[in-house]
Amino acid sequence: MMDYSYDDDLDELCPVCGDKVSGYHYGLLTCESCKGFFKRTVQNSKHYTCTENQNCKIDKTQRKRCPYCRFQKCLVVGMKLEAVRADRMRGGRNKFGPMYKRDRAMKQQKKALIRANSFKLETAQPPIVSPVQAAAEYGGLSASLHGLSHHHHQSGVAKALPPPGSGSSSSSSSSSSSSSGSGGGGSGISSSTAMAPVDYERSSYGTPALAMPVPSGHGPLSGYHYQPFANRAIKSEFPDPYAMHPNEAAPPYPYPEVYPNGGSAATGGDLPDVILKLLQQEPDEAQLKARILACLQEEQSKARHEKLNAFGIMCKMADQTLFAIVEWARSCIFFKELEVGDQMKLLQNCWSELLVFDYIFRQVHHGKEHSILLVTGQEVNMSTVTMQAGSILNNLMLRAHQLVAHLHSLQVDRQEFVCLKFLILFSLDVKYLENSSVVKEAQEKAHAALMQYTVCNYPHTTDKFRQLLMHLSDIRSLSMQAEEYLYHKHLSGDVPCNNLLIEMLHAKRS
DNA sequence: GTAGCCTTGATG
DNA sequence: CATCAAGGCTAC
Repeated sequence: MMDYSYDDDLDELCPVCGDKVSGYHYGLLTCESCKGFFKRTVQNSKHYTCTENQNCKIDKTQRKRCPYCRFQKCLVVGMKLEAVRADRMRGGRNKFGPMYKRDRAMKQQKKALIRANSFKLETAQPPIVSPVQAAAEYGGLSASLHGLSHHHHQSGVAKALPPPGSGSSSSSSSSSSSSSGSGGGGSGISSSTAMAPVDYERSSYGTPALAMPVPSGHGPLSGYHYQPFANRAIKSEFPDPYAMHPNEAAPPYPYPEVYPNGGSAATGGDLPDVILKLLQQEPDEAQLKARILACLQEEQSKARHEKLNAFGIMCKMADQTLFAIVEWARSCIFFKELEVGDQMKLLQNCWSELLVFDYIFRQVHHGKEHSILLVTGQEVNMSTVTMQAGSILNNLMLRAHQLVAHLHSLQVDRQEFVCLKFLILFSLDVKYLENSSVVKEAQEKAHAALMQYTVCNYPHTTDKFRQLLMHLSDIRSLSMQAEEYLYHKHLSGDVPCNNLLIEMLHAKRS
């Protein structure tokens, strides 16, 4: 992943297509062809469409294949629309000049550091962050799975304990972040995060959401402030939506033989065993809400990164949600039978899907088209998001909300939700598991349970089962795109460092 | 439409 | 005057 090779600057690769870099163009180092492509696209306000799933791989040999995805990628990696001149004036300099200079300086510094300090970069970037304390708090996936580190605060013991070496082989190089003992939480990651320049300007219409201004009482982020963490959270946006019961006049189950202990009718709620167990294991929403709020507030009061913008807060929120997801998985039937190594592989495979799914389901229950509901219980206006987000993120949000709409009209209930979540966790895509039979069994059980449940409780929604499963692939594709986005945001230094989010992001790429 | 090479012109 | 990122040109 991170290869900082020899020579000065000439070894850089174009972040869009991997071709040789020819200099700074529209905000960053790119190759000549992507420079030209970006220019043509913006100057002539071209609009492309993707014939696939809007996630085409862009490399030197295939970059011509899908201009839609190529341009998308240009934006994601941070090429600046506003660096294309409206007046077509030639020559001279623009406002990005100083930025290029700083970037060059930082790249030099980074190389020097790496040469001097081959592997130990973690404490090497004092100017912006103090990674020492940050690293001390972050246990990593392995530690979480061992039950060592919980959430950032509490658990003084956990911090001190290096995660046992187990399972680390799965994440190979990336696990440098999870396995470095006392001091090294984020290692290379934190350094790269700390270095990136952040003060780009926003363009007239949607750059990637680089510069979300700090929400501070006034300013454009109306309806989304710091203080409301305290107030708004209390307001229950979740009027116990889960209390509802499935249709009572359910016909007999068509697949009773799936359930060993006396058939499903035996269990009072008419629910398949698996679903019942999953429901019982669902985390307490209110507790979770409170915990994440507390965590974010603590983050604020520490004022460690004075400049945590809205996007940064969202990252922290997602990070904490991820911790909760890991915790949920740990207590999950079948999952707890697995070795930690396998557990890590499963989670590394599906973490983003679970996050996306968590978000989506929350919106389905929220049920308001013009606002979104955060884990913390805050409600954010859609228009606020749209204004702040920039084109890529907006595109993601749009896709997400189409999915929300579908699921809403499908009337997905909590029973189905937990089942789908479980199915995401036990994806059969994961290779090289020690104990793949457990995974297979879990998958089959959940499939059967879900089918049984939908057929029995929604006999009039023909094919609900199949439709639900189909939406899982939407979630997959959405989460892939989101990962891609997040990764590039990470590379440009916009994601707060030292978190589980970043560890996961790296795990799959090694 | 693509991409390599060319020209331009503010900046230091 | 050198630099170098912007736009322009043109063979493919």
